[in-house]
Amino acid sequence: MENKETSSNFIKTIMEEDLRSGKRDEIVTRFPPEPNGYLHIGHAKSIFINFEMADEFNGRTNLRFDDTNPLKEDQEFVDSIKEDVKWLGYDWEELHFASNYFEEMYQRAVLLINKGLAYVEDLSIEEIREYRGTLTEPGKESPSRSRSAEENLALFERMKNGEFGNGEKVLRAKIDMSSGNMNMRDPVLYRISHTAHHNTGDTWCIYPMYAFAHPLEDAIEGVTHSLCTTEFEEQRPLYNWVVENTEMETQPQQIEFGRLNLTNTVMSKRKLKQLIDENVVDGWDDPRLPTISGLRRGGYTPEAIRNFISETGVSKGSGAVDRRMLDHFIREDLKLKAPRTMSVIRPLKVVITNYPEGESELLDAEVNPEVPEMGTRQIPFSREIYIEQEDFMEDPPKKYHRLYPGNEVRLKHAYFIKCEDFVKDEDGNVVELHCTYDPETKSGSGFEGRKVKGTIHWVDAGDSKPAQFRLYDSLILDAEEDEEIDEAEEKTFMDYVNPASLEILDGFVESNMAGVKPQDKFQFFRHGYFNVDPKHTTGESLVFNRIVPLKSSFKFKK
RNA sequence: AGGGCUAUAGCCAAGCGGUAAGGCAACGGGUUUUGAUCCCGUGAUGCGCAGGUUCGAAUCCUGCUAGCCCUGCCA
Repeated sequence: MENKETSSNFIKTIMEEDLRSGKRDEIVTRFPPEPNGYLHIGHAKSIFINFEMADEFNGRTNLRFDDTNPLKEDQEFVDSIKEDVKWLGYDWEELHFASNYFEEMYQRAVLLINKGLAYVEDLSIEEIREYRGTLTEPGKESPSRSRSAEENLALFERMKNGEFGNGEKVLRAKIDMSSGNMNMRDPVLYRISHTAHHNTGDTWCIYPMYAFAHPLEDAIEGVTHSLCTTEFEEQRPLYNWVVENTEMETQPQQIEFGRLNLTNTVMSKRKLKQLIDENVVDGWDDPRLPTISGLRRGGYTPEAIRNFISETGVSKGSGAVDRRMLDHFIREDLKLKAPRTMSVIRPLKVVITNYPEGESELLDAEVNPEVPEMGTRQIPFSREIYIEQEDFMEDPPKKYHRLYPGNEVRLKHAYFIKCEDFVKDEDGNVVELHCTYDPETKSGSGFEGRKVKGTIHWVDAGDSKPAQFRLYDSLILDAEEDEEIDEAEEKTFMDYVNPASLEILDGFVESNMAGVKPQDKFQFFRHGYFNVDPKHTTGESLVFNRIVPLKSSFKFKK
């Protein structure tokens, strides 16, 4: 597990070659989130790649907060991000804040001005946009472009000293207004923002833009391979321009990989926020969300997430991975870890008419048949039990291996029972079953007299514990997935939210579940994997989240 | 006068001139006191399309086509 090699990918190939050729003598990466929101599984991919690739070559990885925009950033997010990275199982070598480099960045900007490669812009935001041109037409040069270095220096200093209001001036790189790459049309390097910063307070009123700051941050830290997603691909020439012209000693190399997309969910911050703001979900940690906190609360494990990302690969492609692949990895991880136990989610009372009234017995049950070392537990059995409503049908289809009038099944860990009769209420719903049991068929007795087609789960009616079950399903319906709009009908992703993405039911668990703790994980027999919800579980009430159902090849024929 | 990137099975993905890995899904079959797990088996005469180079091409060349990204004082 620890030293499991990641499979071949293009980034690894580049690193190997860089080491082999002597271009680099170590691998240094960084995970550079902006502390302006919660992490999601897409970030987990970036975390995974940065840490695992460096680890592969005995390199190191820093956690660096890219906090260059005080308007959006907050301490709350630096805390949650650190927590999420640790939870995923990674330890950063060094912890940094881009904001700690503001002075150095300022000096590098001064250097560019002195070299005649940057100038203070007088144009308004609208004018800058106009002058920039379009995708198919070149831009035109600003009048400010010809200012002398001395004048630019003085102006830039006055910007820093707070002599101008927000938006009045900006520092621009002098590159090429006619470039086919929009990023090279004299990109803005510094803007004025009279805003307190979560880390630097009001020390600064000018803040560097990503395109200027990021390459400097990487170079300052000695990052060798600056890994980011493909939408930054076109920034690479600018990234290199900054590193070279600011005369940074180390020259990091930017490499872009394809974002992780998942079917049946949304990943963009805007959409996640909308779902939360409109109370479609329960907050950033709602188990239906692909946020790290949501996955965690929903019972996913770091191991499952890492294995999923690993198996999903690193490439420049931009497709969406089938959500069911994630499901596979959590099942695989929990298979040997989670104790088996029984719960009845939609209870149907069963009276075992030939079982003596007032008596009960304790039955031995293995905790995990695949892991004998996990031991056994004892479960109470008596005359009245609950079974699952869907495990009885008055008029069943072919190959229905459960209870129906006259049919016999095994109660897991207990006896064979045979359905003799059933009771309906005035609405025609089956509300109670009358069955008989065969004492000779006790579980573990080695009884071979006759076979039975099905085994169903149950809990004792008198000696069990009430519990709430939250059954989650895809947040977004199949057809449209993450599509922005269905143009013709003007639909947005909100129109494809699954109305049945959460079903809350009250049932029962084995009485021995009394001591469970938040985040404990179990496999409820024949239902799936569940964890104890950390948000709604109290001393009084037990709430279980369904992490993922068991696979099933059962299909009603009829 | 646009620029950049990507195309290998339903999905993800390896492959780097020597004759198409792997995972998910799906579908068969076996085992099973979970319709689970586990085990076994099934999928491209084919790598977006069309040409070309070569003894040999998913890999190299040319030309198309499709998809994604780029005109924030966001990152």
